[in-house]
Parts: sequence; C-alpha cells; structure tokens
Amino acid sequence: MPYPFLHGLNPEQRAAVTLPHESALILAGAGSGKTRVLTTRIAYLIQSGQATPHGLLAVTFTNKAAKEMIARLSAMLPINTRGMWIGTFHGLCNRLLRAHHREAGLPALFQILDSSDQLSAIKRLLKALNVDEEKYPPKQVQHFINSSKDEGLRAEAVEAYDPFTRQMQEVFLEYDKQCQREGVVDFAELLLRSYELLSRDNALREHYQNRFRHILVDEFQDTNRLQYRWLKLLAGPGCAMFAVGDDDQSIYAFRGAHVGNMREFERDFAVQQVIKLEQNYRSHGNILDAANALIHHNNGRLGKNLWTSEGSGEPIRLFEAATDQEEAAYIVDETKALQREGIALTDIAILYRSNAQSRVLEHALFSAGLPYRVYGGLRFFERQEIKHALAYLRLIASSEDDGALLRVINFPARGIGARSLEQLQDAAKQRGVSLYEAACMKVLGGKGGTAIGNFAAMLEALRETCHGLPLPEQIEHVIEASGLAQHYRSEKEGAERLENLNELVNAAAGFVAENEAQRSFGEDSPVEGGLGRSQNEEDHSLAAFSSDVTPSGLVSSESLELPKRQLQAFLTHAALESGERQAEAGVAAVQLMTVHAAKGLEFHAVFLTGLEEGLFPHDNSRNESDGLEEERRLMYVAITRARRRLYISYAQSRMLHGQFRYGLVSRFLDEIPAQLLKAVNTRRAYTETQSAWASPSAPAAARRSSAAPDSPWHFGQNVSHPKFGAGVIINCEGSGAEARVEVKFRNAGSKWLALEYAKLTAM
DNA sequence: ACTACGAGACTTTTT
DNA sequence: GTCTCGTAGT
Repeated sequence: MPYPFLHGLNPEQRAAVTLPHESALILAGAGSGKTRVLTTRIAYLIQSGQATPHGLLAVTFTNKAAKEMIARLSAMLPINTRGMWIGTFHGLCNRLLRAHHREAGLPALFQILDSSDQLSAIKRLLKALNVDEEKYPPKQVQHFINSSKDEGLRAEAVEAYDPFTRQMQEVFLEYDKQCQREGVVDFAELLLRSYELLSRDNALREHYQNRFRHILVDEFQDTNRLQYRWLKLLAGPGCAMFAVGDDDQSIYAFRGAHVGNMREFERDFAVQQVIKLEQNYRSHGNILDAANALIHHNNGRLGKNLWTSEGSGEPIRLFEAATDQEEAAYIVDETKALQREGIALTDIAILYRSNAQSRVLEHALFSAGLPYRVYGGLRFFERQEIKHALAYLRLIASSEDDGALLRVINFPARGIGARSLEQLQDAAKQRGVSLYEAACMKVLGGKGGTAIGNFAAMLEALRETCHGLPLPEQIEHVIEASGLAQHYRSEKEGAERLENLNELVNAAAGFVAENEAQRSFGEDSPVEGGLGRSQNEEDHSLAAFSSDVTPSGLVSSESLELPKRQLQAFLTHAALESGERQAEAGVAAVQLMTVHAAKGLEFHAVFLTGLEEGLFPHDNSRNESDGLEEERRLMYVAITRARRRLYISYAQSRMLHGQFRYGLVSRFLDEIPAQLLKAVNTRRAYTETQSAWASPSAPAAARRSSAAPDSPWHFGQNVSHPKFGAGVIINCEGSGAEARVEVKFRNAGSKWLALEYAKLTAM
C-alpha cells in the first residue's frame, strides 16, 4: 500500500482524506479524529503528488493547533514543514503583510498591539479627543472597532444614524489614524489589512491564488465573516478548499464567529461532498447518548449523531448539593476515590461555566491537599514586567511607537509626572513628530525637561549598545540599563518578576536558536515568511514575483541586519503568541478550567459543575439571539470531554457576587434522558454523613473537619511563624511547590507566605 | 509621586 | 465577595 498513513482510518475518514480535487466540507463530531483527518489529508496530497508543500495553505485558530498539525505532519512525511504556510489566521496575515508591507501601506517594522495594548491606545485617544469615557467606555469602543473590522468594515463604511454611533465612528476613524501614525496594527487590523491588500492588488492576489491550490481550514465553525471573505479571496478558480468543522461545537459567536459560514461555504464553493465523521473514539455510549439527546434540542443543525463501538459504560453521575461548598466537598471526595482507583490526577477535570466558580473549588482542593492547576490566568507575555521590557524593546525597534513610550517613560519612576508628560505630548503634536522624537529634542534643547531629556538619552544609549548585539544580550542589557531589574530587586514582591524577566531572556535565546536551525536548513525566515528564497521548483516564479512586481517588502526586510530582524521577529512572536497558559505542565494535578477552555481536550473523568439556571445556561445569554442555543452547544462540548466517567452537579444555593443565589436546576438536565443519569446522592443523604458541611453555624469547624489528614494546612488552621508569631490561615493559592497561604497574624497583619519556604508550624 | 479609599463591575476568549 | 480602576489626599 503506497499510503501507510491511511491505515486504521474508518471509511468516512478515508473518504475525506482521499477526496479528489474539489471543495469539501467535513462535519467532524467531537472525538471523531478531526485533526488526524486534516493532517493525513495534507500528507496524502503531498505524497500523491497532487500538491507540493509549497502549494498549500492550512489555517487554524490557535498556535497550539498549528504546532500540533506541523508536528504530526513531520512525523508522517520526511518533509520540511517549517517553510509551509501552516498557521493561524493572524500569523499568516502577519506573514503576508511583512512581505508586502509597502503595498499594504505599513512600515517594515510595524508592531502588533494585543488587546490590552489596544485598550490603552483607545484610552489615550479618548483623552486626546476629549471624549467622555463615562459615555463612551473604552471597552465598548474597543468592541465597536473590533467587531466592525471583523465584519470587514472601515470607519467610513459604518452605518451611523444616531449621534452616539457617529461619535463611535469618529473615534474609530481617529484610532486608525493614530495606529497608522505610530506604526502599529491590532489583531483585527492584521486580517482586514491583508484582506484589503489582496482585493486591491490584482497581481498579488492572482499570484497567491495560483500558488495555493489547496486551502485547508480547521475549526471552520469558528471563522468570522472577514476570515471567510479572506479565504474566499485566496481561493482562486483552481483551488480546492477543505473545511473541517462542527456546527455543534460553535461556542464563539460572542466574539464574532459565524456558523452560517458553513452553509455559505457549501453554496459558494458548490460543495458536492459533505462528509460526516460521526464515529467517536473518545467516550462511552452513555456519555454520547446524553450529548446527542441534548444537542437535538437545537434548531437548524447540519445534523450529526455520534456513536461508538464501545459499550454504554457507566451512567452519568448526578449530584445535588445544598451549597457550592458542598458541591466542592463532594468533588474532592470523588477525586480522592478516583485517585485510589489509579486514575491520574491530570486525567481528571473540573469544568465550570464562569471563572468566578473556581474559587470555592480551589479552596476545597487546597484544604484536602489535592494538587490542582487552574487554566486561564495571566499568560507569560501578558505579565506587566514582561510588557514593560517589551515596550523598551519596541522603542528600540520603532521610535514611532508612542504607546510603548508612554508605558515606560515613568517606569521605573524617574520623576516624569503628568504635567511634564502633557508638555511633551503638546510639543510632539505641534511639531507633528512622535513622542520619542519630541523627547530627543529636549536633550538637544538643553534645559527644560531634564528628566525627559535623561530618559531620551537613556533610550539613545540603549539603542546604541544594543546595536549589533545578539537578541538575548540585547534584552539582558535593556532589563539592566532601563532600571527594571533594579526596581524589582528593591521591591519586596519583585523576586518572581525578576525571575520572569530572566525567563524572557531564555525565551529569546530559545527563539533565536530555533530560527537559526531553520535558517541553516536554507529556509525562509519567519519574518519574510516564505517569500524571496528559492527552495523548490515552484519558488522561482515566486522569487521573480517578489523582485519584479513587489520587491519592496522583501528587499527592505532583507536589508536589515540579523539582530534587528531577530528583535522584530521576537516582538511579533510575543504579540501573536501570548505564551503557554500552563505554569507547571506535567505536574500531577487536577485540571480546573472553564468549559470554553476545555474545548479540544479530553479526560478520563470530568466534573461538570454549576448546572443551574442563570449560571449554565448563563443569564446573560438570554438577551442574545441564539444565546440559549450557544449555551447548549457549550454544554454539548462539556459533556463530550469525558472519556469514561462524567459527573454533573448543581447547588441549591451558591455565593455569587457577594450574596447567596438560589438557582433552579438547569433545563439542560431535563434534556438528558433520565435513564442515562444516576443520582449518586441526594443533598440530604450527603449532608447526613458529612453533617459538618451543612452546618452554617460553625463554618470554621466544618472546614476543619474537611481537611484531609495528608495536608497540615487548611482554612482556619492556627499557625505560628518564627518572626510574625501566631496567626490563622485565611486564604490560599496554588498547589505543590508553589502553594501560598495568606495568614492573618495576631500582631503583624496579614501576609502571603510560600509554604515551601515559610517556617510555619501548625498549632 | 505615592497611598488610600470608594465606586463599579462581574460570562465565555484567541489572536 | 473581591478585584480593578480612578481620583483625591498627603
């Protein structure tokens, strides 16, 4: 058999993989081997000579998915995947815009704003325009701008019939002007810019259309309108689009995803083949039956029913708790039982609809001494110390970047207050120059703003020293010379931040090493991303194209010396890939996350919590059209995460926003056939055996009784510290080596202490 | 320039 | 309940 990787595929999967050259829609249910089909399809196309690695484009939503695809592909085929156009929408657009920045009207070193950068840019703009932030909240402005762009609309194209919208439109317009001035691009702009570039520039578009004869899209149900239009533009007459998705797992409508794209795709591309992958390799029958029955309540589905060749398995366990605390206590007990059965903690997940629910669960797990990991906190490149360091680096790369300058002009504090800043901004505006340039004039001008002059001089020195240095050394130098290191050294909570800054240097070293490895393969650098260098037989047309028709993009970035290119590439990397969510991967710990975050993952056992009206489905979903259906799809996603065992629980009352809320049982539970559910414990039965939990009169005693013997620390525990004396544990955070507790001391106030280091003794 | 206090939010989130 | 943000006060 010529295609060994086709082995082990079921008939539908195989049909999808070996489809002829035509556009197709693959409806891939949860756990049906979607990623496998997608990657095997690519391997098949290449192996059978229907496509070259160069001639296909594969799009995903997350960097993780793109990496996964690349990893699997290189395991299947001995090809160099690094130069291939496999990536996220944003990553690929970035690549396009870097290569053709001049045609796109962007500077070679344009910087990318993440959402928090964008928000501060908007706040700054609102102040400059004297727009009332009460009436036009920055967040709302941000949403207005982004959702307009996601629909493919520029400010001029927005329909504004009322004064409010007209003002929004005005801000939108000014915002884009500001970005252009400062040489920065937000996420939505990456897409819109490259869309506009491709639709305006016929030669360029035709070039890419001729190149990409196959376009493969993952998670197609999550595409927004602009992304779909972008794909349509890139798909020329001879292009086959292979779209994989699951309308039942569309849970991102709230951020612009348009499931309707699936039907439109069928129509627009005259799709002959809709292949359904319905065989599920993940879950036992009862779990799938529950998911199928639930999702059946949605209207307008493309239609799909999951099945498995495995048995029905265990029933779904349903637990009714009196309170959220009791719910948590039950989960702790069951987790311990699972652990005793030999289930790895990493294979157990606790899911919730909203982040606010995690607290109670964390407390219970902590008290029980069960290690846990919460997904969804700050990520590496979002940390303030990292953003500060990156802002200095951005200023080295591009002097126009006012946002970066404002971030660090007085951090660490160097005596530049609001007044001198205002003067600087006025001066810059008057002369029509960037803040950086205005600051430099203060150096030349001599007296006046000496603090600002010193700052500008420091930046100049920074640039000077970094010039020609390898990237990691540049960063090291910036961290020291900017005073960031000193600042965090003198701050009492600064140790961790220093460590992160150190980690930034390591990350840069790793990044450079990886890129050098690519380069030595004779590949495209990530910056130009695939243009300019002849690699395989198709490339000479491309090289000719780049130098004859659109030489500028390439030539100018190639003319940059290596360290500068490295810096730019690293800044892009930092913006586009905010870093791993997991702090301590590989550590045996129960996984806590929202249902959204669980999409794409699977676990042996899943606890699905908070099945109460108002929480799940969430109250706020009621206003939105299709809101309830999206909540139901969310529930569907949650159920299908479980391989073997699924627990569903709800609480009769729970603490929410500082007060008790009494929720009815979620309607979703009525939509699951009763015979699939087994009530494991009524509230009364459970509270009788664990009566301490239900006793509201003695919460401290209740908590104490819950503490596992294997953990000496829990809430209400009286402790003693050699320096601070006697106190009581009032809060906790983290687990394992990173566990910290907050102790309220009798005479020394409250302190956060790392359990690993603090010499605490139980009393 | 830094701290302190009060007001208001608060569903989900990748890039 | 708890966190963030912005302003007012020292």
